[in-house]
Amino acid sequence: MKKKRPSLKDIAEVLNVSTTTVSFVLNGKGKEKKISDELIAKVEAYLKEINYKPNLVARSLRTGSTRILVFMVEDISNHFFSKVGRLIEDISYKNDYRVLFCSTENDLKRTQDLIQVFHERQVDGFIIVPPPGIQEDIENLIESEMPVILFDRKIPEIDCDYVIINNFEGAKNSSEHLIDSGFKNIAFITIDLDQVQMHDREAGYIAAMNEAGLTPNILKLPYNTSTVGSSRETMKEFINNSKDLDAIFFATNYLSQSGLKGIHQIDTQLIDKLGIVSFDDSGFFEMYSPTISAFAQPVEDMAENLMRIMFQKLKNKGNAKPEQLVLEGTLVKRESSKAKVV
Amino acid sequence: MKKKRPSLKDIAEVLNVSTTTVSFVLNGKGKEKKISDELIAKVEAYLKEINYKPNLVARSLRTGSTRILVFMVEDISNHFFSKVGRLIEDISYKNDYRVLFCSTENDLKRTQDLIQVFHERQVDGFIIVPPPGIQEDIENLIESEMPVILFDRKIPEIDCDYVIINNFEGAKNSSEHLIDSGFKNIAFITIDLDQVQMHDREAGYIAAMNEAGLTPNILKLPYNTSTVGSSRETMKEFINNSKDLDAIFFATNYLSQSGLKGIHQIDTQLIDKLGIVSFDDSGFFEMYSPTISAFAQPVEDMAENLMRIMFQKLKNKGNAKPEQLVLEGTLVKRESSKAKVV
DNA sequence: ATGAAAGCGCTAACAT
DNA sequence: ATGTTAGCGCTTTCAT
Repeated sequence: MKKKRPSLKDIAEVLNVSTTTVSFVLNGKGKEKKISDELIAKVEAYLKEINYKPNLVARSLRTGSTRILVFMVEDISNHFFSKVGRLIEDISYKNDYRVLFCSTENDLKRTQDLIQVFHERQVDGFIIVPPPGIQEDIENLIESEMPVILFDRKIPEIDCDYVIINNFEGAKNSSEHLIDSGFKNIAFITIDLDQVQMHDREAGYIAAMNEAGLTPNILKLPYNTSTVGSSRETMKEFINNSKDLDAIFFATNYLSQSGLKGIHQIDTQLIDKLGIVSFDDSGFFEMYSPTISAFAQPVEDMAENLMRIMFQKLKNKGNAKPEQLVLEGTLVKRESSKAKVV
Repeated sequence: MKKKRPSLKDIAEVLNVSTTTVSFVLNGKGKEKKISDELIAKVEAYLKEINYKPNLVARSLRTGSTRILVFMVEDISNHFFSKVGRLIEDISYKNDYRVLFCSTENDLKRTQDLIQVFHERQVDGFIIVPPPGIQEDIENLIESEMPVILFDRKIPEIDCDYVIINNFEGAKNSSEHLIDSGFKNIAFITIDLDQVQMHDREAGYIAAMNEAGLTPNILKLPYNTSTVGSSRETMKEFINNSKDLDAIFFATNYLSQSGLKGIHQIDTQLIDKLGIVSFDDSGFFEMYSPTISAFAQPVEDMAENLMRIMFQKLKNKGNAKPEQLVLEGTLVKRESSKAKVV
């Protein structure tokens, strides 16, 4: 009744060969180890016959490698992260690595927990979008020789590998695009989060406004996942109170989505009077009416670089000095930022 | 330089105790195994001091259990699946299980591969939304005593545990709601997929239409993730050619999303003339303008039942006859299905 | 060309 | 109350 899964030893016994032989054949090292063709054939036939599945836990214990990578982002259902994730998965797959996805929700406790879980389970590397406060845990990870690459945002205090984009330029370009479309009272709606990428986006917006001789108008929402509704109310108030407001630049795609909902709630027609650009693209933006312009990050480029660095670290066993990449994104112009006909 | 992670043995040596003692303390069995309080304290202090992290790969090899569950759905970024996933994760966490999420994309090859990967890695159980053709692999899994629960859809040929909803009733209710709102020419847009849940939704729609003396009007799109664009063109043609069409009932939330985009492309105002209901809710629907009505599945209920059954199977080591649950959903009425003022 | 055997880090039955 | 030790299933060095 209890059909325990056959082990290498069981197979060796049945075939009257040693476990060594079976192991070599299993790992395709038969030729290399000069095992006779007929024996190889015999073993392979049997492995296939019983549909043998090696116990990878045992293999990992022995080899010290799980061939598992972890991709830990703020929210894997976010268009940007899932897109990069998918690309990373493909590249990993071709190199015989699997990748595990998880969402930190930008929550420190949760992230620490995830890092711990995967570290204990001996994964081979981490790609992490670091939430605030995670610095020490990241340092510990690196300390213990674990390959770690930061993504989307860096931690200035740590000198480690990262792949990010030029947030300042992206925000500046986006703002300038709205200005070029003739908008004058452009607001910037962002999150009150002490992280570099947010500061840079804000700075980019302010720079563009100043250069154009326009007055910045900024709303900083408290960062708190649990009160999405209340922050939308704040947005609505802000929009209502901003005199002559004619355009909004949102600092993230989820802010835009919440904002669009708020705009719709204020007045069904309001969206047609406002210029909108969002930082970070989203599948939603193409579908919305009007379609929403967005500053898109170079996902393929990011994924490729991330994996190039990762494989390098996996080989070099953690010497080599950190690679720190700052890539450029592209502004995708859609209906929402077109000049309004007066 | 190379700071190998300390093992239980290393710790035992440093403290001049046996590995057993350390192991017992580590696993909180100190009291139970009558280890003196002072020794327990001493060991615990040291474990904390060096920030010891046990090698869970070794533990799993020894115990035969990884305390990992896999939640394998069509697309984890889909609102419905991610919501259930999150609930499952919470419940698992409280019971000291971790859950790994992955997307099958309803692709047979990919799913087989994922099953194999996780099976080899000795996960403790699977919750699977089965893609077409996966029957045999599921049977093998169950055969090998792996706890498996089907979710969202069943495979009629296999007598195993599953948790699904009453698709027929859900589709019938949704259709009736449109009929009650005064719509007469209600189309049903679905996927041409030979799976029970799709057949049931179609049947529910047809039943409602027939009972109301209305004529069904069905569009079946080919199932093929790679040609989303072309299927939208088909939808647009269908909508244009359906004389006097005044409402659409979409069979899935992603069809709705694509459909809404198509409707927007045909004519910006068209959406205001059509009644819309979608099967499966989505965060998008609350945000769209107008907000979209949807037949929502009882996510909490599903998650709780899924985990109740899973834990039971984990304990019983696979005897017990299969539990087969069919739950009811709820129609969430929003703007899109309101009677149109003429 | 093939096999014996050590050992990865942990748990737990058994011994003392 | 604490220690000794046998494995879990696999890889790989060394021996033959």
